[in-house]
Amino acid sequence: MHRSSRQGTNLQSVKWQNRAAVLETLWRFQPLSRRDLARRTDLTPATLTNIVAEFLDAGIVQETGFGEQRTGRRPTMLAFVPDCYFLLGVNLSRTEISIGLFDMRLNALHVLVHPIAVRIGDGPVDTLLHLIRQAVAESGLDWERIIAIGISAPGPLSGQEGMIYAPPHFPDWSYLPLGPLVQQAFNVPAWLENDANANALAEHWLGAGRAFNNFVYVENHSGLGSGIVLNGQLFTGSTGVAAEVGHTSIDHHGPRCACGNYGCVEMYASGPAIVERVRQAHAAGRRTLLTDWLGDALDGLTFDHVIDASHQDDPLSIEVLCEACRALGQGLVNAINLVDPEAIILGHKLHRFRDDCLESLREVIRQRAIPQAAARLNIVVTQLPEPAAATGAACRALSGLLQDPHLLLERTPAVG
Amino acid sequence: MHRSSRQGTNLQSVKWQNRAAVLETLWRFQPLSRRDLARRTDLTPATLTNIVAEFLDAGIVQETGFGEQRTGRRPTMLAFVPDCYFLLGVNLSRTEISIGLFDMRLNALHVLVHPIAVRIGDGPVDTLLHLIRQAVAESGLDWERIIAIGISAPGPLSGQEGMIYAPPHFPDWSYLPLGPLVQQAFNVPAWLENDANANALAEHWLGAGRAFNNFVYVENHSGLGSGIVLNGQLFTGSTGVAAEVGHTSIDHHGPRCACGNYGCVEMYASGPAIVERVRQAHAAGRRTLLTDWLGDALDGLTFDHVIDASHQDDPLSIEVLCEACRALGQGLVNAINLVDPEAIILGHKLHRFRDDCLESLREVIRQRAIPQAAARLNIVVTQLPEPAAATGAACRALSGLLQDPHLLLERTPAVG
DNA sequence: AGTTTTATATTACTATTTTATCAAATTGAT
DNA sequence: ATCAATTTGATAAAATAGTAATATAAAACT
Repeated sequence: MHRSSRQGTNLQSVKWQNRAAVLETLWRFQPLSRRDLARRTDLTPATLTNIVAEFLDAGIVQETGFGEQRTGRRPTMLAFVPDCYFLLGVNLSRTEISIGLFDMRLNALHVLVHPIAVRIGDGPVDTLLHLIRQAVAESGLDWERIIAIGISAPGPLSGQEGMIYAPPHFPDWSYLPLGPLVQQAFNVPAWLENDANANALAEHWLGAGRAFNNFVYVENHSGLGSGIVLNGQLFTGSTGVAAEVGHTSIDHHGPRCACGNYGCVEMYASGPAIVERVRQAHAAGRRTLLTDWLGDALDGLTFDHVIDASHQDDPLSIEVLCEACRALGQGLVNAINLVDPEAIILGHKLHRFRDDCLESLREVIRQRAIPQAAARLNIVVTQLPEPAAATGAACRALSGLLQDPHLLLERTPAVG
Repeated sequence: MHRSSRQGTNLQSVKWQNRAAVLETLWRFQPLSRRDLARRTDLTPATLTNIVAEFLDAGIVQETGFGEQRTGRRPTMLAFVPDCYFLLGVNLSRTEISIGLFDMRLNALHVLVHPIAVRIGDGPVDTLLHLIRQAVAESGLDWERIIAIGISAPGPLSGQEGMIYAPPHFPDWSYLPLGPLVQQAFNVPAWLENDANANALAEHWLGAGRAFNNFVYVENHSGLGSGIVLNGQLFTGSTGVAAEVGHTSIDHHGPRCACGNYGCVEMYASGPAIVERVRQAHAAGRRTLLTDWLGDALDGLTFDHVIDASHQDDPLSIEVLCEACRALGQGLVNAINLVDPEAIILGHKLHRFRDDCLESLREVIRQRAIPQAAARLNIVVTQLPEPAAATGAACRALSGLLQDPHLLLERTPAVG
């Protein structure tokens, strides 16, 4: 009601906050003993005996044996029961729909990939629901055991409303309340999230961000996406569009971007921008290995070709990618000076860049970011397992679950 | 110990969190009834009866009469006892030390201003302690009733350690643990904060930010300072230097800034930058009203002169200030696309800008920020009462107090 | 075998919020 | 005037969740 006032804490919220804290800690650092959990959450051992007993009763946590101990009684280690429930991760990309079934540890059990252009049934939602049903059927899992669904898609969208707004090039996905639609269709809680945000979250849970609670994630996949994690939580801003590093400007007199801004990082560092730079240089007479592969017209040149060529020591490709990295680095410098994160995580496709290209990104940050912020900054590369996109989506579902542990503990059977 | 793990909530923290929430809510929205407070904090009326009784007992809150009510029993309104305790706000600027004594509603009772260059005693700390003592003596207040001290200073500094690092041009203030020194000297809790951050907080408590929990504050006073408030809290980042809008770049090929970055907003929009632009234009033959005031050499031209001239419709001054506003606007666009705030608050000296200059800032934001973020964005001007700088510092002290209410409720008498 | 150390379980307890109920105060209709 | 309705605020018993103290278990070391 009064959003601007500060909320108090009642006993119920204490209970659920503590269960959420314990679950999250266990997930991220398992196996842990009760004692470990008590230390990490700042709760007492007695409280942890109680809370853990609830989790054991609910069958979501198990004792996995004994830990090492220099002296004294050996701790009983605890871990999630990986297959107590299963998570569905759905990623909508510009080219395909990927659906993954995951256990509670985010291990992929089954993956289904379908071209986004190929429709099944009446509309995009029908297609999606059909594919989800198909994926679950193929996996052989009982719907009863699927506890949450995460959906990631390129923006713009509203995670809170679960609504896709107006994705470029996909008019029939416009203004669809995808979250509620999926949730109602399967009677399973569902969350919709920006794809880069979902991946940022995945880095936090099981990738390069495990050690950090405050970081900026960027990926250069289809467009330049990014996400910010603050205090271990996705930071989405007041209207849900925060963290658009790709649409910060590094040159206010630069070319106009589709977003309305001028000189966006995306204009210099995204895949299409990189391809365009190579084409321009080639048209201006620069020689490149890429002509050996694609002919003199560079037919069908892609971002991947440029990355591949750079690994074959093609000077033009290396030069263009380094320049893109410097542009991205400059965008990150601005983000660092505003957000002062513990780490920068470089996501998909950046992980395939040559080291010397990434080094020029690091160099820009070292030289240009505020020294106090740059000094302790970690710049690391993604460590997400495949299928990365669906994992990110499933991770959003996991995050939703662990933040609302009654979804796990006080579960009423679902209806497929 | 394990900073990366999520903290649990114990019952003690519930108690103090709730008291903090109630105090903060009451401070910001007083007068409120117990019922109002219950609604706003999401606690039960019974709990509020109890908590308010504690505050009444401690003498920090009082009943101020009855509120209006359509029907039913009239609510008893509650408010802070303004003079139950007093706060000290100390601002160190590049030119002077201002010390203000404030009541709990941040009304200024007494203000003392002293040139920073004039020393009293051995060193800068001696001078400061002497001036604080003097200010309190002049105010006639008993040291016993001074409950907290806030100190604001230009960065770089560490609020957590209460340490000033290396302020440009003030070598003898370097690496002074000013917070602890002042706290020990007077046995009163003291907090050190970046001046722009303190002012951002003040806007949140009693200025243009009262209605917002997420905003970016910028001021163009001595340098281009800024602060970010997220979820009603000052956001300081992982090393404490977050929110440096002035040191984000709008042109990666721009001139080098002292901070190491290139093309910082500060290089285009700060007072010195504006003065320099006017000088350059004048040297290039542009006519300006300023020569009427300062002679043809523009001796002693200041930022204030330029602002004054703009109000006298001097075309050059207007042009330069508008250009500065566009540069600042571009920096804010980047901040908006990263942070997605509810509001931008324009602080000191910007409040003296001509409307058409600020309008060009607004225009840049409207045209360039991500539409979804820009649509609901409020761009407002500071509403801090004078003495603004000392008020900001006092506000930091107030914020520290209300976040740790046992400083108010379980107070042991101080020793001057 | 006995001591020390560490982990976990148990029990009784404490602090705080909460539920339920009641009293007080006001409006307005009858 | 009286009564019903409405809202605020007070009170006391109840519920809840975490906690301190203590006991027990299990291992290492001497």
